[in-house]
Amino acid sequence: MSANNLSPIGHVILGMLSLGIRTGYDIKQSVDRSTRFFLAASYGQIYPELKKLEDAGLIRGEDDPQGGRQRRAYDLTAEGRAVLDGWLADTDVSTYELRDLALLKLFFSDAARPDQRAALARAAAERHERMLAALEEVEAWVGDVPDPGMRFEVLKFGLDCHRWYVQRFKQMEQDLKEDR
Amino acid sequence: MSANNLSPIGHVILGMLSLGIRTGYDIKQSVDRSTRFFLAASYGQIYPELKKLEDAGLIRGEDDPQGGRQRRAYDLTAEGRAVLDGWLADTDVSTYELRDLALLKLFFSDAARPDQRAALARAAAERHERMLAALEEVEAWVGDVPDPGMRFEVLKFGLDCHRWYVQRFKQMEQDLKEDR
DNA sequence: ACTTCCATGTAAGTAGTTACATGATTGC
DNA sequence: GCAATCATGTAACTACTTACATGGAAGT
Repeated sequence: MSANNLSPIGHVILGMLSLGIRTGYDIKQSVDRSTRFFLAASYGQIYPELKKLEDAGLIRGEDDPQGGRQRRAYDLTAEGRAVLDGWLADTDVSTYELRDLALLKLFFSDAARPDQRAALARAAAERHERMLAALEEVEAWVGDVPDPGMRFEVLKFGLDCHRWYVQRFKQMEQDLKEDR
Repeated sequence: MSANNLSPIGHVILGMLSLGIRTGYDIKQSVDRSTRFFLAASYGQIYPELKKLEDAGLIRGEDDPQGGRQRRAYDLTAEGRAVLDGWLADTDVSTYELRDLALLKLFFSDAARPDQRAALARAAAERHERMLAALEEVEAWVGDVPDPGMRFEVLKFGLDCHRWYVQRFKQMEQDLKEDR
């Protein structure tokens, strides 16, 4: 039981259901406002995964149309809850994967002109300013939620992280402007 | 010309060739010591991409066996150099994609016991200590290279970044230990 | 002799994105 | 009436990983 061969998306779904989010559509909305900053998910992953989890008995779905509009709402089963708890109790957090075109370009930018290098660092700083703005929108939006708990802790982590990136890329920009 | 529909891996290859690295094997070695921290690449991507780039005329390959051991060495063509320069001159650095299981678990960990939450933050801090150690190895190894330029700047950025992560995850661990 | 490293490549599988199709409801 | 939103789903594609096959060279 609870052999953890579930994909990250599977765990996202279990987690979202544990927060009371019940449909594929709502899961996608929530992901786009929260986990996408550290784990994205598309409809093409979510809907097939919901079926898979139901087949595995980790979630239970029932048709729940709103008027004539079709809708399927899901709930965690006891097994699903156990799998989620087991996953959270496991401190294996080795997966940290980054794909960053700014660092890649900067890495190879000895071949570019000095002003181009500084422009890349500047563009990277602006990128994180935009991410910061997106997170600050979430922050304002979250103000209402009663006791956001760990979700809020992770949001604060994200805000601090992107603030660090902005400051560090700006520093790099200055450094690149100074020497030659 | 230089319509930039090249994959990130294509640009990694052009960049590595611009640094004087000439074979698929050496590209893989270099990637594993450098860009993998912000852009990974496997043999299954590198070798087919080398063929694609040669067909497109951006690189030129020649058989260059060492003794009886087969080997194919590549060089940038003028077009390849132009594509690389154009890519570096373009300040579009919008791609920043993160997959982080630590933040994902922490996000959903209201469902877990307080000590488990702190353990997750601790495990994340340790993860970045390991990454830091890996980067410090690279740093020692790079000491020899004459004027490592932007490669060194990006390495320093990575060191600072993971130091920040270690400190911030430790702070989170303490915060989680304190309240309740 | 054995192991590690140099070196190239591919097949099969998994993961993920994008774009589309469909249709009801709500708000202007 | 029209646009936006709610809602589900899939097909086609692209990307990526893993594991394997092959074999020479170098070091111990």
